[in-house]
Amino acid sequence: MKLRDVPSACPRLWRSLRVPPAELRLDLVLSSGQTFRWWESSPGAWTGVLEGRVWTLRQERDRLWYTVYEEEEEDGDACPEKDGDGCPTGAAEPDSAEMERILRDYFQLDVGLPALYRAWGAADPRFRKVAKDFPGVRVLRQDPVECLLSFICTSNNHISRITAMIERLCCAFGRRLCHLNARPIHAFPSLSALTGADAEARLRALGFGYRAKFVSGSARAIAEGLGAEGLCQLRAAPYAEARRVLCTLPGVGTKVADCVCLMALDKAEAVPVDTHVWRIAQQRYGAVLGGRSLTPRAHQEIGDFFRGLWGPHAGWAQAVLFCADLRKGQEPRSRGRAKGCRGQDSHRDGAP
DNA sequence: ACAATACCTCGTGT
DNA sequence: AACACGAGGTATT
Repeated sequence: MKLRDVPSACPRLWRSLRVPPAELRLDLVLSSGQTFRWWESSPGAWTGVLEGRVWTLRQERDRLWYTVYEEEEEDGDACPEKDGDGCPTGAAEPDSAEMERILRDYFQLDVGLPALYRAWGAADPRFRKVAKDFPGVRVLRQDPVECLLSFICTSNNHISRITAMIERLCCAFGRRLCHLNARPIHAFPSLSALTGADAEARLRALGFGYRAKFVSGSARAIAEGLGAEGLCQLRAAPYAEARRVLCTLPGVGTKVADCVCLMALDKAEAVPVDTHVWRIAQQRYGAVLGGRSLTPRAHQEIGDFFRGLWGPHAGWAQAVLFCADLRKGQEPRSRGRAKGCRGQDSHRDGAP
């Protein structure tokens, strides 16, 4: 199948919904390390997998455009009829009401961002200053299993490598959904795909290092315990309870648990504290918290500090600052965060 | 409770 | 060219 870049080429295959820019900045949200499965397939177009389907998204002024690719047959080289414009026909067009529901849920569009920005800015001048250049940064509502297993991979790691690892994970263990410009696109693996006896060894072969045991171990623990549904039901549990349960899983500590709570389990108050946030808390906010290292107590105190500052959506506010910091570190070539911080400049184009 | 260390790999930087 | 360093942490002393 061919990648779709712009609605004008095949208007019939695209739909849109009204989303003001202040509510969403697609590029910032999809490239800021919340999720590792979207790539900029061509300038302004973002392609990825959501709810078992392959999508391309594009934002233009007040509209979010989307198109969903049809699933391919197993072996047939999927060559549907073409109409006069060379656009595929025949394939059932996706139910746009359902597609729109999925997008609204994923981007949590019912949460009004401008009002939150105003409140955070009123409480925190530093936020106001930084956020001015980064509107539209929101927290995604991700699949809990994908979010959990993905963030287990983030420990002692950097984004470019995490992205590559997740890609290999999906390629090796995930169901193939279709080809886009000859490139196979895979779903995120199901729990059961990762519970085989050889899963750990295979993950190691894929370069997961010591995380191989954590990923396979947590997949197994969930499969044999809560189940994917049980994990999802933690959305209805209190933050502390969800966090406690997550921390029992191998490879899941306070940081990863908070990431999952925030990005998959509806805990808007969860503030994932990493070395990065810790540094910001100390330098920028002059907070005197914890000791000289990131102990569990320090995690708690720093989280409480930001919750006290920003309120019940503290995790969302932190996502804005994190995103801003990530971008700031990329633009000036001169100094600052010089290391491997070019983050997700994964220019994975369509065809080789 | 806190501090120190090992843990896999793979970019970078000397 | 070989080698050290450390990166969105976690588990174990």
